[in-house]
Amino acid sequence: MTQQRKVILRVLAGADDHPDANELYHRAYALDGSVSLSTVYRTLRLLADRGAIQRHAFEEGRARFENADREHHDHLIDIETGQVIEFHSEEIEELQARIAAERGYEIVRHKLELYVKKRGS
Amino acid sequence: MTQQRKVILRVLAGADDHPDANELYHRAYALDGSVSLSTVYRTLRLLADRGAIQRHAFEEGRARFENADREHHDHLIDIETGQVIEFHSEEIEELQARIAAERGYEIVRHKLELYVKKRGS
DNA sequence: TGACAGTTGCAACTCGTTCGCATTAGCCTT
DNA sequence: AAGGCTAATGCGAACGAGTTGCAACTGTCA
Ligand SMILES: [Mn+2]
Ligand SMILES: [Mn+2]
Ligand SMILES: [Zn+2]
Ligand SMILES: [Zn+2]
Repeated sequence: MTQQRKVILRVLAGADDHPDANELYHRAYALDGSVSLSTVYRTLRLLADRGAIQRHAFEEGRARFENADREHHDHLIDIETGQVIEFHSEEIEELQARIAAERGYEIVRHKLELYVKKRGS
Repeated sequence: MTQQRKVILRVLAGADDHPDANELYHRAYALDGSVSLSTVYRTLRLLADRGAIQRHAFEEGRARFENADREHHDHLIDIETGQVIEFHSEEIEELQARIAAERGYEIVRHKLELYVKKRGS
């Protein structure tokens, strides 16, 4: 457990949004100037592989991350402001499972993203 | 309407899978050696902007494309074989719309991908 | 037939992410 | 406390999908 890793973990634990690697780098660097972007990427990959954090794609180039210690939820993305809103629908989750089961499959993971705009804008 | 564009359009029209840009380039090049990868990318962007084709992300690096003249559907991706299966659930579509509406939004587009494996494998 | 806008191929570029490598830090064992 | 071994680091170079600048070319329409 190196100094850099500790700082990155602290930043991740304290994040309640969906920051990308560069944003996390800047937050970590502000706490400890010995953190490099490479190490941020390496740590993110490590944690994602272990399932400790989640990586999202959100149709822009970069990946965004969030802590995985929370309950499952999906995302609604305002395409005008970029704001990310979380939601959960047990009904949708069940329908998804049924659709997969009807075809002889089981769901390993899924991605549900609603790209939205304010009503009447 | 140049020769290259015609060939790329023909290839797209004849594709019943979800090919990426490189695959489309190879299919087009086989029909007409004067097609370049740049032009494939340019044509894909043009068509996607016009809504004539759809671009999917499917968590691997490259984008995959499909003709947009068909009805809306979502995808189930076998993570063991890579096979892409299409499905449509009006119930899920309605639940999505309701979730957005409850929060004051309307859906512009959405992404629903089920990453699955054969039951008991 | 000529002219001009739009399109092309190519190579060079971008941008997020990964990698190679020499150096350093963490941590065991004496 | 000192040494030693491994794993982790920073840096810069490399990666891969996609884009772009530019000079040459094509399609179209007068
Ligand atoms: Mn979230
Ligand atoms: Mn499809
Ligand atoms: Zn879900
Ligand atoms: Zn759908």
